[in-house]
Amino acid sequence: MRTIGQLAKSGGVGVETIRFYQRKQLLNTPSRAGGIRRYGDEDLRRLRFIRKAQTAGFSLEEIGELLALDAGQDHARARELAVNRIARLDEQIAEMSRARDSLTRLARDCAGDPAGPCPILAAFEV
Amino acid sequence: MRTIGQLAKSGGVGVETIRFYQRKQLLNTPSRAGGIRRYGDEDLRRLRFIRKAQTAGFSLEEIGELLALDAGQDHARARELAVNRIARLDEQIAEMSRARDSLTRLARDCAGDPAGPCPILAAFEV
DNA sequence: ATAAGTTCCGTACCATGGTACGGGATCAAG
DNA sequence: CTTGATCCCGTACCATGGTACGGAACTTAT
Repeated sequence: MRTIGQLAKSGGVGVETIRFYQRKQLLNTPSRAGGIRRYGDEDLRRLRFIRKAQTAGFSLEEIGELLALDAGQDHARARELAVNRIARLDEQIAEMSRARDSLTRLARDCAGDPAGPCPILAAFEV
Repeated sequence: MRTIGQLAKSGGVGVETIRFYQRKQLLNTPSRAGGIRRYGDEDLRRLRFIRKAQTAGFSLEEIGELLALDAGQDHARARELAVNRIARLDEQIAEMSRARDSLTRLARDCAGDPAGPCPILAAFEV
């Protein structure tokens, strides 16, 4: 059983972030036994899930829905969220790859003649 | 020569966004000849650049620097910004690809037995 | 020349995802 | 049994990237 500080540390976030997630209903707020709330493994699992889901691009609101689904059994809805996010991820990955190419072009062109033009705007031209 | 409304439309943004970029010094604010400001091709180029650079993950502040560099000739700095961003893009792309895999797992597992467990949290487990 | 549609400008407001503050309670060590 | 570290809780504040509002000036079409 952990205190909020230990939970935060294990999850790689600050204490205030935990409280923030509690306010957003993403983490539950255990009852204070005596005076200080204690957190278990499940809380840590949820916290880690939140962080990973964020890197997958889910908003906190969507994460809230995923967590709710995890408790229930609406497979269809869970699949839907996952599939939608995969599609958006694919788009984003493609977009970022294109951006990467433009930037590579920019870096290459700017590496040449140090006195010549370095058309930054042109790097993102159609 | 365009009005702000036409510029906004050509750039695929709202009028208020143009004004916002002007406040942020990303777009210049031409003088009002008579009463209404007119925008030229260069303004449109800059606007489009801003939008593309955003998809490359640059913040508006970084974009401001890029635009300033475009006018000057500090190739080294421009290269540096580009190279840094490429590195961050590569990280982000890798991260999103990993997230994609987790989600694919989630979607697959949830597609099976509609009565069985659908461990959403587990999809992002280490 | 009048009405409708834009523009101008300052200012206020919004969502997202946190971060900080301050005063009191509680806990752990010495 | 005091001292220092945490915890609790409400509330305020922050950055980012916009979006909205409202009244006055200007433009355009009829």
